Amino acid sequence: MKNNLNITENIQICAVDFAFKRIGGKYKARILWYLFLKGVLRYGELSRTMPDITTKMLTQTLRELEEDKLINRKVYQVVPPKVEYSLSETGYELIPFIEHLHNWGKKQIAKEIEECEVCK
Amino acid sequence: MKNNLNITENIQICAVDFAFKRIGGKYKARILWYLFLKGVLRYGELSRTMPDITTKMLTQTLRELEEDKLINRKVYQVVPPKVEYSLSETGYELIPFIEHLHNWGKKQIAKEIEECEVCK
DNA sequence: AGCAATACATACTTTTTTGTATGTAACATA
DNA sequence: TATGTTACATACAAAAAAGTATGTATTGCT
Repeated sequence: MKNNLNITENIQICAVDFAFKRIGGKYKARILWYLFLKGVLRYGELSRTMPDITTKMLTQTLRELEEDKLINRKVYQVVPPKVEYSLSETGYELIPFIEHLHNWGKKQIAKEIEECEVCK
Repeated sequence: MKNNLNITENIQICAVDFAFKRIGGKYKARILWYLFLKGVLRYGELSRTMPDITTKMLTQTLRELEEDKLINRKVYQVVPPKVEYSLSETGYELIPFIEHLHNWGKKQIAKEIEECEVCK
C-alpha cells in the first residue's frame, strides 16, 4: 500500500520532469520563442533583442539549449566572428507549448489588471 | 537602433515570463499534473504519491499554487485535520500545456534510449 | 497519562542559479 | 600602431531555491 503507482504513471512523472529540466531555465523559453518569431538570429541580435540578459547568461543558456539539441548553432569562420542560432526540429516541437503558455499568460495578465483596484 | 522592439513584442515576452514564474518551480507542473490525473487529493495522498518531495517543499509549493489561484484548498474543521486539494479552473487551463510537455518528454526519452549505445 | 493520526511550521544549511566585472582573440581599417 | 567589431570566457559574489531536522496542535482511543 505504500507505493500504489504503476509503471505508466512513473513514466509520466519522469516525462514532465524531464521536459521541464530542458526548458526550465529563466530565459530558455523566451529564447526559443524569439528564435521562433524571428527565425535565424546572430548572437548579437539575440543579445540586443533581450537586453536584460547578460552575455554570460545568454551564452550559458544557448550552450545548454544546444546540448539538449533544441537549437542549431552555425559558426562562420570569419573575422569578426559570426555565429547564427536557429530552432532545431526538436526545439520547434516545443513551440505549441510555449505558445499555449504565452496565451495563458496574456490572459492572466489581463485578468489581473482587471482585478487591480489601483489600476482603475 | 538600439531597441527595435515594439509594444506587442514586449507584451509577448512578459507573458511567457509571467506564465513561467507561476509554474516554473521544481514540482509545480508535477503537482498540477497529478491533481489532473487523480482529481481531488488530500495532503497525505499527494505526499505519498510523490515521496521524493519533502513536506516542507510540498507545503511551500502548494501555498504558491494556491496564491496564484491554480489550485483550490478546502479545509475540513476536524481532528485529525483534513485538507483537500484540487485544480482550479485557471489551473486546469494549464493542463493542455503540461500534457504537451509530457508527450514531448516521453518522445525525447524514447529517442535518447534509442540512441544510447550502452542500452543496446 | 501516553500514543496515534494528519497537516503542517520553522530554523538552519546546502546547493543551484544568476549576476558583476573584466579579459581575450583575430583581423580590417584609419 | 591603435581602434573597432563580434562572440564569447572566466573568476568571483550574491541571491534564490531546495533540503534537513525537528517541533506543534488537536482530539479520540487505549
